[in-house]
Formats: sequence, C-alpha cells, structure tokens
Amino acid sequence: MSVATVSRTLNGFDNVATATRDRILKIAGTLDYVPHSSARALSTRRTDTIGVLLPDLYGEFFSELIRGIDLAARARGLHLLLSSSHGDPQEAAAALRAMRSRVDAVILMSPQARKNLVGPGSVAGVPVVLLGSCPGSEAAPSFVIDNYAGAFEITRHLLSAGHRRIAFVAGPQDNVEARERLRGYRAALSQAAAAGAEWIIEGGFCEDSGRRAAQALAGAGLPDAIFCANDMMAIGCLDALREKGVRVPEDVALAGFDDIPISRYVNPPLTTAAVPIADIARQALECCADIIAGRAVANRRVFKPELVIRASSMMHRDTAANQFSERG
Amino acid sequence: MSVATVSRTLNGFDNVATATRDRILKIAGTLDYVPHSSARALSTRRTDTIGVLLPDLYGEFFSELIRGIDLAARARGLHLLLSSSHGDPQEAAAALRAMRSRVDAVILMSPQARKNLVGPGSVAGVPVVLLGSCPGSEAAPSFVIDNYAGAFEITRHLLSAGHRRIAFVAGPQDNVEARERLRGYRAALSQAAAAGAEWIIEGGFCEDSGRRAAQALAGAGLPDAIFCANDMMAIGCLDALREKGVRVPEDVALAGFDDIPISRYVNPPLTTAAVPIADIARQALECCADIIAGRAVANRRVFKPELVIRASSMMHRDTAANQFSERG
DNA sequence: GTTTGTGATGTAACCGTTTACATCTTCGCG
DNA sequence: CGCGAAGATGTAAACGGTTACATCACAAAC
Repeated sequence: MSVATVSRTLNGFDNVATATRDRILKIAGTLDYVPHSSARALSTRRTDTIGVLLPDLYGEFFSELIRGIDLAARARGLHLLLSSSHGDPQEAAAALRAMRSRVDAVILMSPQARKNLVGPGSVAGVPVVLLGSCPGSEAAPSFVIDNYAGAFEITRHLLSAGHRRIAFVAGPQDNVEARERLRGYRAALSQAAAAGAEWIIEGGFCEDSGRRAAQALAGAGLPDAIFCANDMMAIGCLDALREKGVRVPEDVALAGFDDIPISRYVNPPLTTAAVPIADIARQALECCADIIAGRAVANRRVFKPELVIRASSMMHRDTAANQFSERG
Repeated sequence: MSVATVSRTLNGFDNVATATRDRILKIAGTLDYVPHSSARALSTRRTDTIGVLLPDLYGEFFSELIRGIDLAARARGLHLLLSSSHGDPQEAAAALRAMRSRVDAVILMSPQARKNLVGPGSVAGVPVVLLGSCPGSEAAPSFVIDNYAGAFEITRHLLSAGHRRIAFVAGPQDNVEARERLRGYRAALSQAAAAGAEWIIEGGFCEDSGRRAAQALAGAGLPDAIFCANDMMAIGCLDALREKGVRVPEDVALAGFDDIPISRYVNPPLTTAAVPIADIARQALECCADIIAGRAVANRRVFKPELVIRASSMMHRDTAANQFSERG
C-alpha cells in the first residue's frame, strides 16, 4: 500500500477498495496511529484550531466565556488555543501575530484596543471574530453586549425603587465596555432629571476595587443605592459593607452587571443585568466555524442584557415586609 | 540570501555576519514575517505548546487553574491547547490521542480515570504531568493535594468547636479526590470516637447538589455542622439554608474545601481547606517546561491544604459575642 | 605563493502529510 | 478479441521551515 491510499482511507474518500480500507484501518488501529497534525496543517493550510485571546482570566466571567467556547468547539471537533492577559493592545497584537499560523480563526476580546487589529493589512492575517466591542476594529464580525441599555435599565430600576442618590462604581477608564455602562447610568439619571446627582467612584472590575469603593462610600455618608459596573465589584462591595455593618438592601441597595453564576448565591442575591455569557461565547465559536467553512456570517450581533431583580435591590418596604414574614 | 541564512538569523545563531543579519531583520520587519509554526514543528518536532486536559470548566476552581497555567506559560513563551469535559476516561484517552502531535507535553487532570493513560505504550505518546491523583497512572510526575489531611483537619476543627453531629456532603463517587476527602472526614470522626455519628449525603461537586443537600438536611432535622467536599457545594448549601431561614453559623456551622476566591466573599465567609490552586497550576506547567528541556523533575509533589477558619464555622458563643458587638 | 584554518553562506535532504496526475486492472461492450 | 471507461492504486511534487554538509572567500602561517 502506498501513502496515498492510506491517506485517502483515513480521510474518508470513497475511492478505496473495501478490502484495502479494512486492512488499513485494522493496522492503523493496532498501531494506534494518529496523523501528524503539523504535517497535515502544512499541507492543507488548516489547523482545526481556534485561537482565543482574552484580556484576563480572573473570575467567573472569563470562566463562563471559556466554558461556552469549549463546549461549542468540542461539538465541532475544533481545538482551542488559549492566550490571555493582553491588557494593552500592543500585547494583543503580538499574541495575534504568534497565533497566525497556528489557528484557522481567532476569537478576540480586547476592550482596550485602539488600533486596528483585524481586516486586510492588519496584524491578524487570519479571520477574527470579536467578543465585545473592540475600538478601531469595526471590520470584523462581532458579538457585543448592549452595555448602555443594560446600565440604563439597572439605573432606572433603582430610581423607580425610590432611590435618588445612586452611586456608580465604574470600571477601568480605558475599557470601552465600562465606559458604555457609565454612559447608560448617566443617561438614566439625566432622563429622571437627576443628572446633578451623578456620583461616580473609580473601580477596576475586580472584587478589591469594589471593596475600596464601599469603604469610601461608607466613610462619606452612604448613598441610597450602589450600582457596580460588574458583579465582581458588587460582590467585593457587598463584603465590605457587611464588615462595616451596613445592611443590604435595608441601608443601601446594590446592583451589579453580568450575572455571573455566583451572583445568585451571594447574600443577599444580587440584582444585575444578565448577560448570556456562555451563549455568546458559543455563538462566537460557531461564527468562526462558519467563516472557516466559507459560509456567510452576520456582521454584528447585539445582545441586550436582561434585568434580573434579586433581593439586593429590593425596595425598602418590600424588604421590611419580607423580614417580618421571615421572622414571624 | 538563502533560506538557511534567514533561518539562522531568525533563530538567533551567531554565525551570521552582522550586516547580513541587520538586512534580514529589517526586511522581515517590513514584511511582518512570522515563521510558519506547522512547518517549524514538522521539522524540529517541537510545537512550543502545552496541552491542558481538564474534566470540566465550570466554576472558579478550574478558572483559577487555567489562570495559573496561563500565567506560567506566557512567562515561558509557551502556548496552551485547552480541552475539557472529559468526564469518562475513554474521552480523556481520545483527547490525549488527538493532542499527541500538537503539543510537547500535557497537563492532565482526570480524577475519574481508571486505566493507565500515561507511560510507555500508553495512549499519550507525549510526556504527561498529572494535576491531582489519576488512578492507574502513577508513573507520571504529579502535583497532588492531600485531600485526606485537609478533610481530616476541617472535621477536627468542627469537632473541636463543639459540634458532634457533623454531616458530610460528598463529591462524586467515581472521583478519587472526593473519596479521599470522605476518608479524611471518617478518620477524624473515628479518632474522636464518633465513628457512629457518620452522616453522609451524596453530592456532585456543583452548587446545585449543595442546595439539594441543604434541603434534605433542613427537612430531616439539622446537624450541628455541615462539611461540604468542596466550596461550590458549600455555597449552594449556604444559599439554600438562607432560603429556609436557617442561620449560619448560629443554627448550623458550615465548611467547604478548596478556598476558591469567592469563598471569602460569601456571607458569612466560608471556613475551608485552602488549596493554592493557581500555584499548583504554575508548578505543573513549569514541570512540563522542565521535561521538555530535558531537566530532571520531581516525581510527586504533595500540597497540604491549609485550614482557613472564617465566620461560617465560628463557635456559637463567639458568634453570639460578635452579634452583640455588631449590634451594640 | 601555497597551505591551512575559520567564518559566512549556499545546497539539498528531511520532517509527514495531501493531492494532482500517471498508471495499472478489470470489466462491459461492440 | 480489442477498446474505452471506470475504479483502484502508485508516484512525486508540493507545503515551509531546519540543519548537516559543502562551498567559498579571506586572512594568517609557513
């Protein structure tokens, strides 16, 4: 038998005699033979691998993202090349370059990018699908969250619960998603003719910045409600408030953003804008698969977060009622 | 210039004239040239990639694991090929086979394995480093947690806090780490001459099984303390107890295992056996790097969890005192 | 002015597949 | 019985690097 016949057999071509095929498959089985993927990739220019470039890996948000991508990749027989910690766009570009010949497409999340990372003549050299906004790279198909709408709704919810002084714990200033959430908060306030009541505290999307925000707020006279730009900060906030003896929601209401899995398990459960993280991730991977297969793909898909009201933002009288019923 | 000279330049050999080298580097720069990794891999038999095989990706435990691996891989210029959801050993073997020619080494976590996945003549065909115990694959270097000791200490801590009836919410029965934790619980009870007091509830390492355990326990008359085989179950448990109006730790003490990041942020903060997840992950990756480089590596490294006592298991009188001071 | 050694560069084989094309069988049919 | 088509198989050229070895230029030593 020649290499060509073996190759044809293993790739499922139908122009191989049944007897020959059986013999080859049997031998391949006993030898535990697996084709060398680099050689195959060199020849076919396909790696059956998708690159995943994330800004960070800390916390449940990214965990869910990866989980969603992995599930979809397994279903399609694709491998995943993971790389993270690409805070600045420079690093993201370098990582993209390094991935170029190792993957068939890349899922990129780079909310801090400024220069063009995709498109012709760019650094990618391979199809890119964007997860979230990526300033400067509007050319690629993207799966974005409507951060503005989500933040707007959360803020409106807090306002309609009777809270007037609503503090906003912002995300990193160079992060476009964080800026959009801030914009949504502001818009809701100004619509409620409460624009003057803006109360913004800097944060960094991690638990610790939530803690610090809460400590600052507790020292400066509490607002009616605190809206953190993501759930991790809200969880840090909640913890610091508990330490200070401030009750949520009785003394101050609290809301986050993302609806990471843990948010329903904290005490009190967290009101938040739910983002279908794993589902978006799955769709992004499937988009990659479509591009590789040469199928047409949607240019941009926007996901509107869903307002999830839990105990952390309950109106004071509701909460009081609950307290009585629990105690009675 | 010939391909050989270019290759030598790009690989940093010193037998290239300075003038030639500069010219090549300049041209490579303007062309944004990156060597084709498959071609290089085919020739050198190195991929500069480490495979990571995990049983699952859900929750902060795996998130931390991946984060630790990624950090170390970046530091060493290695890529990461990620694959998960290999519950049964069959699947893990298939994934291992598929990775064979794509990676230089594999970090494998397969607590449910039974057959030999590593060593000569096995399915791997590539060096394997084990994360946690992997029944049947004792030949490979491994980084294991002393689950027995951790569970023993947690149980002893609960006993010494005055709790007699301690329920244990177990992990999956086919998971060797979970079985070791159960064994530690039992040993501590029997050492305290409380062997008859064994109270075991089945669980599955996820939040939901923690919830169900709590519901079952609340219905059946509460124990003094609940020890969950991991933090995720403890968090689910905590949430269900709160719903039932059961106070922790006043009505029942609670402890988990792992010390995932979120555990210090739940209310009350969770007593647990701290496992340095990210650090173990880092060491596992560095072990891979050492193997690839031909350096000698330790055969087996055991990490003993550290008992972290937080409010969820405080002794009743301590808790009461805290309550007074907080309220007063 | 040869010889010899050394450093720079070029040549070509090799890594393990895929695949276009050539070849060889076999069979049906005029 | 010979011919063409179709089907099975083989041959060899890519794919894009690395690297052992050959070659070449040049300077130092004799």
